[in-house]
Amino acid sequence: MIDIKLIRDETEKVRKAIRDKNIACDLDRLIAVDDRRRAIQQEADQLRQQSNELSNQIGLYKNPKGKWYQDALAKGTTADQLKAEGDKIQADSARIKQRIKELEEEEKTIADDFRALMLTVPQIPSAKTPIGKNDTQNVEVRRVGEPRAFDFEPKDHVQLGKDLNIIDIERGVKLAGTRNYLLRGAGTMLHQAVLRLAMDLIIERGFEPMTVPVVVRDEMMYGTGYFPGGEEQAYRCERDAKSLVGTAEVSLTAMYGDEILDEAQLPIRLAAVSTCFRREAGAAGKDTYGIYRIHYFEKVEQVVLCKADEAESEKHHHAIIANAEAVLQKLELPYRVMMVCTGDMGQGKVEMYDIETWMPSRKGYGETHSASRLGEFQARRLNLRYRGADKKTYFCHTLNNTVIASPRILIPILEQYQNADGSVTVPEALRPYMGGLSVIAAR
RNA sequence: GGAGAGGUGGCUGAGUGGUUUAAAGCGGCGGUUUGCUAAACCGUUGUACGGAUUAAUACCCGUACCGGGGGUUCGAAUCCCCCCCUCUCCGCCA
Repeated sequence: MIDIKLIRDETEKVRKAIRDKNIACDLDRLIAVDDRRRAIQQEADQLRQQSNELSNQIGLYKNPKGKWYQDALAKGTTADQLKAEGDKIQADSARIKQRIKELEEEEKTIADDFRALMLTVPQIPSAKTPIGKNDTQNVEVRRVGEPRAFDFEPKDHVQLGKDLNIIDIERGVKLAGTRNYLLRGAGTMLHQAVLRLAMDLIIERGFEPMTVPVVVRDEMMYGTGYFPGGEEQAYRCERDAKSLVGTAEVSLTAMYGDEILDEAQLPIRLAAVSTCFRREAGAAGKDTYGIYRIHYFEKVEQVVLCKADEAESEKHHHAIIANAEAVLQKLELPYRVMMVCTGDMGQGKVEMYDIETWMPSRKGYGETHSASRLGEFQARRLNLRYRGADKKTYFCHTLNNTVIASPRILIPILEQYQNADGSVTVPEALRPYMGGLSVIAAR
């Protein structure tokens, strides 16, 4: 959500953002609804003021315990006279109350419209963000490491996983349907090792390790911007009005919602490993092979809540990207950093980078990380604020990025580290987490 | 899942229908005093929206807010209904 004042004052900028991001949002209607909303509020507030004044007067005439009433009696006014006067004012009051009631009814429907429309307004992308329709127009920022040249015919991760008996897709599908899998033995160890490596690195870099709920109230899904729009992508628990999160970002970002933090507490840097659940509705037929696009996975996520300051926010953005790159460098995996264009970045983002890791079987880079800077978009929805040194309240800026997501990251690891004999060398950085195991071989 | 007790400002806590703004204390902020600190004393105190006026998100005016939503009433923190949450006991359970 962005500031309605900004929408009114800088309408053209917002209009451009809607176009560039290709988002369905009726600004003219929003502004018309807001006009009406303001008019109603003004009239209703005035009438409420009158009504409050009349009520206080009636109170004087009708409250025998009151001092004013006692004084009036002492001056010789009779109880009947007081009652008659009170009744007269009450009649006036009734007329005003009737009009207030009408206004309140309209206020309610207009407020609902207003809220619904506000939720569709996009965040304005940064000036640096390339304008484009979809991911083909994302811009490469840098490339690190060289894809390996094989002197034998390499297998893909599905074949490796099967031959080494560490990934069992068939039984995963038997248990839970398409896009499910089992990891076993060294596969599970590798998966856990990667998560531990990422967690240790992010803790070392000053992030607080967290354990957070993965089933959250719908409110948090709206607050972080996944709803409205992403309902089909989430597993929803209808009976409880809750949803399974697709990322720990939701819980980490929303945890301070409805609070006013102290500026001195900021930045707050949090990291959590959690299971992520995604329905992948609308992705039918896309990336169906292997464990690239699946219904559940584990992810270490980093979240930063900072001051409402563009420069500071940008600094943290670069830092969380560097954190993710550090993990890939430890794993010695080749990757590239992409700046995501307007059409691919999503409603709430100010700026967004994806990191794509080289995956031999795809003969290309596949997305493994996504780093977003959202300005106050989520904070407004979550009512997540802080008190500045000047004692005023501001909405925080929020950022998030993957540290590592597994088993997707196992695709490049298995494929890049495979040997001619069908075994897979364990990356140096993971060996301490695997009891020193250096090679995964068929048994 | 069953029974009961609760939810009041940054915090503690009073307040069961009406005397302008929710008592009081703590904390915070400002000040006086002071070699410095502390103590004492005085003053001050939230959020959101709107209006008026602006250099201003300062000052002023109004409205709403006592977990959330509805209702009763001329008038609700207070009475009624629904929901959420917390605590206690019981049951179940990793």
